[in-house]
Amino acid sequence: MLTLSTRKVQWNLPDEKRPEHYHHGRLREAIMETSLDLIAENGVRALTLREIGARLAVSRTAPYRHFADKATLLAALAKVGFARFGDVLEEARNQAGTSHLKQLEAMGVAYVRFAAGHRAHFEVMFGSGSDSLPLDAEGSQVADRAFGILRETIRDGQLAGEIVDGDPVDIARMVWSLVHGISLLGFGPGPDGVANDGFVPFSLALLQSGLRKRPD
Amino acid sequence: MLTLSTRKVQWNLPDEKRPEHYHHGRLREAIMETSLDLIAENGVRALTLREIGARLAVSRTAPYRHFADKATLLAALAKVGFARFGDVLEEARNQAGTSHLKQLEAMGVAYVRFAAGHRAHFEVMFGSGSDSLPLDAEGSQVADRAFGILRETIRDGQLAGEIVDGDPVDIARMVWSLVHGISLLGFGPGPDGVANDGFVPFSLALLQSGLRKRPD
DNA sequence: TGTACATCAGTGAACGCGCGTTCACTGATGTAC
DNA sequence: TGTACATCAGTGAACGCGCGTTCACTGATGTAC
Repeated sequence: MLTLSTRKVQWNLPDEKRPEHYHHGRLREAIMETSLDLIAENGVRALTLREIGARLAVSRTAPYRHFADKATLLAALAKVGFARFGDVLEEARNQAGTSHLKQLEAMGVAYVRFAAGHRAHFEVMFGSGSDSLPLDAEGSQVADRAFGILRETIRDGQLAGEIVDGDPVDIARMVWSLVHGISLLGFGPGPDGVANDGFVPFSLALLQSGLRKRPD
Repeated sequence: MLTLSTRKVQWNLPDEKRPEHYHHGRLREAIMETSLDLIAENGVRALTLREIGARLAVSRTAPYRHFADKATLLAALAKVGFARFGDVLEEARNQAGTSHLKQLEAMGVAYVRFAAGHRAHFEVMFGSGSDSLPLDAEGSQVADRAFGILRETIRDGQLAGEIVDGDPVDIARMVWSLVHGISLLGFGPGPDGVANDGFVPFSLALLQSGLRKRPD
């Protein structure tokens, strides 16, 4: 037996085999997925509990079984977003080899890709400007992780003599600002990850070598 | 006589001397000012025609004498914002001397200062993320002007041998992204223009010299 | 294994709220004579 | 200069709408014995 419980549960069945009964079985997850779809389509402000219910063919008030209110749902979405975001940045760095500048570049590309490929998460995480919800303590801790990865990479690069001196926090903020701006202004790759995919590497290469022309 | 018209008009009196009559006299301007106040306080989404009327001690529907609807009001605000924004960037460049890199730096500082000091305009212009209204033809023309100033400065800097080679549009997009990101993430100066005022110059100096450490 | 009961996920009607917008109106101002 | 009229800025009651949320409920599932 694979099940540890003696209950006649159904939710260890694969998703597609779960009967569509009165009890949905994974409504919480379905609500979060549908929320992301709706946000990606029309922005956070267009997210309504009613539409979620309609898409899931479930009553409008069903979400209240799983989330205290709409703000709680949004906070849950942001939390998942930051966790994935941190994973993506970390993985990009880990796969970029030993050069810290290359690691920085890989993280920058990953940042913009994440923004393009997970628009909904990105919007909930960073708000649309001043719409951003104040993160709760747990949420901002996850956000700090992502920033910390960047800062550590810069500090390591300085110790290795690859990156210029200066407060790693300030440098991290600057790099963060650059990729954040690219993401929001839409200069990076589209959602498909194809169009304009070269702009981010171009920008980061330029950032490494500097704008000032040197005699060569 | 100073007046060119024979009408017994009142609106060539200074603002503070205009009687508060049934006819407001400058309601259109007052609506725009109050709108900016409200947006600065609580964001674009919190702007309501009702609150505008309340603040101006005027009926809720009075704005309809001056703007077809709420979207028209927002478009008017964005247009004024872009015009001022262009002025600010242009003036910053003109006062920065002959070095194109210095001009770039001055424009970057002006950009972030504008974002901090005219939060409401900035929010209406660039939207809060995906909230941004699609600019009408006239509006995007004004927006292009601001970007054009930046692009021209870069091209001139390249011709003068001060700035590295590369497509001026791409370089302009990169610089724009950086200052835009700083503005949105709030790393720049506060509304008072004091706190953290050094971060933008730091970032732009770093951008000029590059992240890569060179043997000196 | 069967049955009574407890638990809890999902229902659907209804609520109050704030919003943008409409419409017929009123009152102030400008104009024709 | 005075008077009748036209214009138009501002009024306020009312509309319809979509929203988040409540509440008493019903039906499916799990558990105790």
